[in-house]
Amino acid sequence: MNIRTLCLAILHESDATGYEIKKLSVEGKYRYFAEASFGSIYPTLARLEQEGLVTLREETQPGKPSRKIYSITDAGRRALVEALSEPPTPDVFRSGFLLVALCAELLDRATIAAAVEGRITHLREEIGHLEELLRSTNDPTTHWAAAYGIACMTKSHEYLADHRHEIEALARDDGVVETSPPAATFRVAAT
Amino acid sequence: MNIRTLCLAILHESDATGYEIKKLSVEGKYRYFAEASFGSIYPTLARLEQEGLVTLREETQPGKPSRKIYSITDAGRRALVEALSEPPTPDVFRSGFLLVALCAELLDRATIAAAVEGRITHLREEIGHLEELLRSTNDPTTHWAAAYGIACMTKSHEYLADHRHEIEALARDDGVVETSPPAATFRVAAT
DNA sequence: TAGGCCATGTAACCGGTTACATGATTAG
DNA sequence: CTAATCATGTAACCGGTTACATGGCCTA
Repeated sequence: MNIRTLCLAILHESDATGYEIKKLSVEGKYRYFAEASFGSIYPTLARLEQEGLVTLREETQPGKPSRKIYSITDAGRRALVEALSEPPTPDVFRSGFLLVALCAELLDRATIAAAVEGRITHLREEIGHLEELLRSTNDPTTHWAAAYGIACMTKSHEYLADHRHEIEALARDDGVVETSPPAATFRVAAT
Repeated sequence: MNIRTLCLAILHESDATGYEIKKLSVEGKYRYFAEASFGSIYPTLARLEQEGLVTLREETQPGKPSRKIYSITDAGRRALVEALSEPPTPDVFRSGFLLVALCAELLDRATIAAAVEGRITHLREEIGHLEELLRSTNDPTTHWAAAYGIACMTKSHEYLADHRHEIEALARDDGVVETSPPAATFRVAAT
């Protein structure tokens, strides 16, 4: 998914500034399509305007930088439909965590546990966001997409919680020494 | 995940040529980390060799182009561990399908149904590949990763199959005209 | 008063893809 | 006889990120 289509899709839902589009594509409900930065959004918006796919009105607000509010045009809506009509590129899943898991024998248990922990936290946050989205929207398509995401991520979270001990047990085992309590036992008795 | 780490991870498992690495990263079990092309793999391998992280032996086989078989070195293994030890970048999920779903009101039912169909087929294939991988490997980390993938994708598949009618029902409804047969009925009678 | 938020934009850079170049072998 | 597979590599290109430039307002 390129920035172009992303911008059109967002503007199809409602008018927005470049700044708002960036927020939506990083934190908002459009973050599953392409992660855009200012350096890509602003030039894209400018090109879209040249091509007549969007229009803009400038709003000068006293004491604040003026904002350019973009709106999609009919031509833009047509271009969006065209882009969405060709078979979507297969969904992409790229996991840094999974590579850590695959190389578990190379790493110590703490590193793996940290990676698992990070992934679990991330999933929990993501599910939280989607549940919030579900509560706050009336749009049926958003509702459907959010529910789908929640179902998948909940399963992922559940599986990880249930099976994390297995992958953690496969760590490079040179930390075994730590399982047998050191002199501490005696020290406790001594204090 | 960059091509560099990907190459090291693959070579950590076994020696390979650039050609083989490409296959593994596109079709094989390493396809969830980075999709690499020849244009990125060959230069990466050359650089890795210069840096002493891998070594290569050349094998001239009669009637076939000679192959350069790469092996990871101790330094390479250390570099890999280092790369894997820093907290993994959060998993990325990018869905062309989900954007189609979000924009369902813009599209006709057939387009959405095709997108759903494509996604279901893709999930089924993916699950099939992972099940095959599960059967054919003894490596416990591969086993764990494959089982995790199967669990997530099965849930995704199941949810889609159960709820596809909902999103398909949200399509732009101007295709209804097509349900009433056109003049063709008369033409058939005339012939 | 430091840092974060709003708001827009440019320029350098970079990781990666696409297309090209080459060529023998084998399967359909 | 064509297409795919094996096998390596280069050069042009491109989409996108990072860093830079600017600046006022608001909150901790």
